[in-house]
Amino acid sequence: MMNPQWLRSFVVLAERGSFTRTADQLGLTQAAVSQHIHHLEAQLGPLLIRRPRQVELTPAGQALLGYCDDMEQAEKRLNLRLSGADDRQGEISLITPGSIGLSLYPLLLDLQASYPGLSVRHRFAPDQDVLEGVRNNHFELGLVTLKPDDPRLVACHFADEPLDLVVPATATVNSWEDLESLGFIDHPDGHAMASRLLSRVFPGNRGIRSIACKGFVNQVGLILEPVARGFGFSVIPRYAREAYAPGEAIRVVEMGPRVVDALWLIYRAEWPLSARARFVASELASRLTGETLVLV
Amino acid sequence: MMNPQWLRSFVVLAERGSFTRTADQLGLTQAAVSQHIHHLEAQLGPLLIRRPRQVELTPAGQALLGYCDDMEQAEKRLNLRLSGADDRQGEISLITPGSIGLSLYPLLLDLQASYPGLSVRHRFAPDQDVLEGVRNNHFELGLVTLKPDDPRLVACHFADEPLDLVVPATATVNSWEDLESLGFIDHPDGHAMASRLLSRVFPGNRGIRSIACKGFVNQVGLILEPVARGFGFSVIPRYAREAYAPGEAIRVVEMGPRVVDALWLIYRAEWPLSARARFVASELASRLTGETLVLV
DNA sequence: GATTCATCATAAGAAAACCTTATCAATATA
DNA sequence: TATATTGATAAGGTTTTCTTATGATGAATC
Repeated sequence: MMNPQWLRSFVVLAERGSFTRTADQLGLTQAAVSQHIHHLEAQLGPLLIRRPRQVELTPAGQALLGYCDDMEQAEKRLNLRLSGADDRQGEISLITPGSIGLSLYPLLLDLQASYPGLSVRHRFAPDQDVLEGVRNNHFELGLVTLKPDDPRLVACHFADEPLDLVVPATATVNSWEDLESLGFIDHPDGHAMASRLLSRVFPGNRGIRSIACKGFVNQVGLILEPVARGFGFSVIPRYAREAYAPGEAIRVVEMGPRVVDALWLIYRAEWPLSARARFVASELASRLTGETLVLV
Repeated sequence: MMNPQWLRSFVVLAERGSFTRTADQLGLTQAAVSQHIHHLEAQLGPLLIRRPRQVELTPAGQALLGYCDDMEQAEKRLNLRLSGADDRQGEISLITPGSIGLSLYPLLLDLQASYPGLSVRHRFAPDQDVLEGVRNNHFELGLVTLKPDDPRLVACHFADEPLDLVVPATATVNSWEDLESLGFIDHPDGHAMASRLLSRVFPGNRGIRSIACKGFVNQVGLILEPVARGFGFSVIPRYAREAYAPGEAIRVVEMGPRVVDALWLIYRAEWPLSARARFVASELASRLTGETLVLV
């Protein structure tokens, strides 16, 4: 087992050619340097020829010098990885619900165009899978709509996600009965969102389950097409609507109190968030909401 | 400065997931392993999360594991280089006089064809340059015609190089005067070789300098052409002649005592000759002379 | 809920490793 | 020949690493 101090002595000795000068440079005594080389030669055979003017490396000495260089390079790579000094390079792993994920998608593409060293692994999943993915260390960053109470996770307020009731442009909606006549266009988060918004707009209503389901699409970006064609209404996040609105054939119903979903950015609490993840999370928040993200 | 024993404990711990099992495997106590990890974390920050069933690596822990793998690979490369286990791979550096160099050239090409991992750096030079080249560690192997008396060099008898007096096929040579009538075709080692052979065949002759020089070629392989054309005679090593004899237009004069130059293989005495150099030197000797090379 | 077991952290002391000081041998220089 | 320089080596002081013993915590079992 080669002691790092021995190797350091060897490298400086190879460079300066004298035990005495090596000892001076390292702040040790000549005897210590002599012992270091003795230990190395005991393990590896003759490493240098002692000459009156300067030591000369044997081929084995040259091989060891090459090894020391390999070690130095490996250590530099390690330090770079640990320091996160370069926060615009490396992999970003992110897992989000589909609604906000769609809104972030073009922003992530813009970031990648600006910083080619970044590589983004982004997955759409419901809240539960987001929690698991971050907890199991498969993704460094996650977004959820409910703040988790888990000591292993940090949760920072990322953005507010207002919900919109969208109906066909030609529809008139003033009562619960109007919605029943239209019918509901569902999506994976459809029921949850509709329940939250409609219980505020129409208190005491019969529930979203009493409205006929006129369609289901598992991609939030495609849900506005059936609405525009008059097949029914839906409830989706405003960011999703703004990102993919087809144009004039839909309308947003502004009735009753505002309903806003808070979005929480989560990551593992037991170790520091990487510098690149910090950078990207901040950029996304500020490009989405214009506000500054406050990380723990 | 990271102690190699700390890193070893870390690698085994990452693999087995438990301090106690790691200690068992390494033949240490659990307390020692705990201290090793403590030292590493003091320098690098949290490397693992202690769980009741198994430790979990942080990203920093994973980075360190990558570094340990780099170290292991570097060490393997070093050991391979030091052991010379693979003696059919790597560079062969050889410096020889032109005459024997030409004989060896096709043999070296054959070896390279058989062992593509070998790379041959071969230079032709007079004896004095051969000695310098080996002594200065620019070439690992050298061939000389005079055994050196230098404690830094090992000299092994490599081969005997008989000298041939070659004349045009139509020439009649029985006396010194016949040689004077022909004239001498010279080459870089021409005078030395001619002196040695002719002082034996014609004792008391007037010396090679009394014979008109009819030509000079600094490549031994080309010297037989002017001889074949009848321009003069020359003295060259038999191996060179055999390697490049053009055919019927020259003749070897067999007169008087045999003159044989001994060839010495030299290399540096202060460290072991590399395994590949041993292998190649043995192959060359046996392919050239049919005899087994005896290395010190 | 109480008890037992397994596991890791930590304190203290023993053992090992590393360093310094002092001396000697070899070589080069004046 | 005398002196200076340099590296090796012995002996002892200092630091690091290891072991032994103990305590804290969490999980499993009764």
